[in-house]
Parts: sequence; C-alpha cells; structure tokens
Amino acid sequence: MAKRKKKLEDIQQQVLEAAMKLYTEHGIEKTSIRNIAELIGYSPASVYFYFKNKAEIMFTLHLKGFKELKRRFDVLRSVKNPLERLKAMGRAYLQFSVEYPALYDLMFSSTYPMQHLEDADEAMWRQGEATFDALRQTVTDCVAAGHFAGHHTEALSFLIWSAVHGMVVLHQSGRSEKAQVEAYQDIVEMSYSEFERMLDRL
Amino acid sequence: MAKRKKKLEDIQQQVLEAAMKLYTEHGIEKTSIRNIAELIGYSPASVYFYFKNKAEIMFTLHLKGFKELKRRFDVLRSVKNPLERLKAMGRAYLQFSVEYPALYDLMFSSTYPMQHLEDADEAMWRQGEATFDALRQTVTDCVAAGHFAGHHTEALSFLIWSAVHGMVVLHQSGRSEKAQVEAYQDIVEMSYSEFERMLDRL
DNA sequence: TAAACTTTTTGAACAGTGTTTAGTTTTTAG
DNA sequence: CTAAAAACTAAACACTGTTCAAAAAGTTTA
Repeated sequence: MAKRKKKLEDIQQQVLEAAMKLYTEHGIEKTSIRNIAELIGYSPASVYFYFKNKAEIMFTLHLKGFKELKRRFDVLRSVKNPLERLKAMGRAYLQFSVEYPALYDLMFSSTYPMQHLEDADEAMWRQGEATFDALRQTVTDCVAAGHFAGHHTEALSFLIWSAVHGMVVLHQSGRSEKAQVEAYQDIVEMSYSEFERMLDRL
Repeated sequence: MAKRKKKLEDIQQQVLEAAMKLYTEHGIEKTSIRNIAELIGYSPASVYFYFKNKAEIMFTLHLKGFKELKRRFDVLRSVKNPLERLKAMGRAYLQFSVEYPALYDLMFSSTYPMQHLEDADEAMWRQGEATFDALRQTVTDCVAAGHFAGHHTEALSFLIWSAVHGMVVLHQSGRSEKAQVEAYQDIVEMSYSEFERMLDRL
C-alpha cells in the first residue's frame, strides 16, 4: 500500500516533468494534455486520473519555481546589512528569471496557476504571499536601520517588486527589444544598477 | 470605387468593434473568430477576407490603444516643468491602464500583437518605440534641467517604464490581491506616490 | 483457485479553437 | 447581357481541454 502511493506519485512526477519539458522547450501552446500523455506513454484521459485538470498541473509546476526562489532568498539571509540584502534579493530575482523564464512566467504572469486557486476556492496565494513577505521584511529591516525615512514600507515594497518584475516582463515579452530600448547589451542589468543607486539615495 | 473601399473599411471596423467588445467583456478566451463572425452576422471564413488572421485583428486593436495613450501624452506637453511632466505621464499611464485594462494587456502583455509583427516581418514595434521615445525625451529634458545627475538616461527611462508597468501587471494579474499586498485601499496609487518621491530625490 | 471488488487505463465523444480550400453567390464593368 | 472580379460561405483539417462509460489490471476475500 506504500508502494501504491509511491507509484501514484511517481506518475504524477512524470506528468510534471513532461509538462515542464514541453513548456520550457516549446511554450504553452505545445504544452497540451495530449502531448504530455504521449511523452509519458499514456492516453490523454489517464492524465486526468493523476491531476484534476491542466490548471492543477501548471499550479503544481509553479510551486517548484517558488521552492527554488525561496531557496535562493534563504541563502541571502546571511547578508547582515539589510540594504545590501535587499539589493542582493533583487539581483537573485533577476537571475532566477533569466535562468527559468518559463517557470517565472508561470509564477508571476500566467493565468493558469491562478485559475487553479479559484477552482480550489483558495482565497490566498500562499507562495506569492510568502515571497512578498520576505521582501517586506527586508524593507522593514532597512527602515529599522535608518533607510527610506518617511517612506511607506508596504507601498515601497510593492514598488520594488513592481520595478524588478516590470523589467523582467517587458524584457521577456520581447517588448524591450522591439521598442529598441537597447543599443546596449543588457538594458535590464543597467536599469537594475540605476535602481540600486536610487535605493542608496533614499 | 470609393464606395467599395468605404464598405470594406466599414466591415473591418465592425470586426474590430466586435472583437473589442468580446475582449473587454469576456476576455481573450471568448474572443474567437466564430464569436466575432456571429456578432457581425457573417460566416467565420469571411473574417479572413478582411483580416489575415487573428493576430492581425489583435494588432490593429492594440494600435487604437496606442492612439489614445499618445493623445493623453500629447496633452501633457503643455506641462513645462519636465519633472512634473514625467510624473504626470506616469499618472496618465496608470489611469489609462485602469480605464482600459483589456487594451492595456493587448498593448503591453499579450503575445498576439507581437506575433503579428513577426508574421509581417516587422523588426520594429513602432508604437512601442514612439511611446518609449516620449518617455525618454522627458527624462532627457529632466537631465537637461539638472535632475538625475549621474544617472544613465536610457537605463533610467527603462526603469521608470518597468516600475509603472510592473505595478499595472501585478495588479491586473490578480497577484497583488492574492498575495495580500493590500490591507490598503489602493496599493498601486500609494506605490506610485512613493515612486514620485523617489524621483524628487534623484 | 474463483469470485468479488477496487484501482487504473482507455477509446470515443463533446464542444470548442484557428485556419484553409473549393465552390457559390453577388456585384461591378464592358 | 455577359464576363470578370469581389464577396461570401459550407465543410473540412488539425488541433484544444475535458468527460464518461467501459475495459483491463491488480488486490482481497471466500
């Protein structure tokens, strides 16, 4: 009976891996239940024995992204200077988006995982909340250390998230290149440096 | 022969209006060629007589958004103080995103219009470029007036775009609420105020 | 072992999508 | 009035997510 469960989880894992492979290599349009099924040697209907629907598959996938991002943020807790930690978090966030663009899209843009939250009647997005908490806490630490005087912590935290997220999505949607934002190698890198300098002056 | 052209453009217009109506009222998933066709009393195949494909319809639609956004930016040219103009542009941008969320998505997030650019072998996204130009010019004016000393104009411009765009998409994707970013009425408004204060200190 | 029961798997279908093609109808020009 | 051009459509193709009844496989009980 333990083996049963093992096998079930095993195939769930296979589904997730196939979905991830299709998603990263060929995008959302090729990540179909039929393609997933074919990749693991099952019929399309079988996929629905292991997952409620496609939204749940994508939701489960996006959780893996948050696990990795959290891991990276956790490493940065060793950075004692809160302002330096905040800047390092931003860089880690950008780095993550470059290494896992598909996963990033699932975590912060795609409607699929959010759709699952509504299917499951979950009012909250725990992973997003936890990640924002990490940011908010670091901003709070900065304030305690005398930075950002007169600024509203919550609003400033959201602004910081927005700025970095905005760079990522403009870049990933192809808009920054198509709008000729760069005669420069990496506009995102340069803009983030500008952002760090802004934070220094607050 | 002028009447011919008139009628052709007339039906193109009808297609666009139907598409816009479906998109704003029921989202992308209900904005199908079949639904558009039904709304204007034509067969689905007829739509392809007036537009190459769905990407072209969405592209044409997103142009209307840029026309309106440009109109709003043009009004702000009367604001002589460049820093004030920059801040007003940001507010106008946010205001636009609130009034036309569907159009905003088409302009800055959806892959459909960008897909058309690739279909049409257009290396450039003229509307995005023109809009970014307006922002870049205003930042340049700010620099000329002694602001943002030591900052890189291009990178700073991209950062400003990113910050405001990031607020909009986090808000519109439902992520900000689901991540409990607000026990506050309007986190976007508050964050933008923080942003203005940041600009003042540069 | 045989029957009963449960878990797992699937073929087939439903309702939908974007798009193409061949053929028909309508309109215009000579 | 006829020939050419323009406008329009039915039907199909190849997909999509999803459901359901039935079949197959595995497990437990008598």
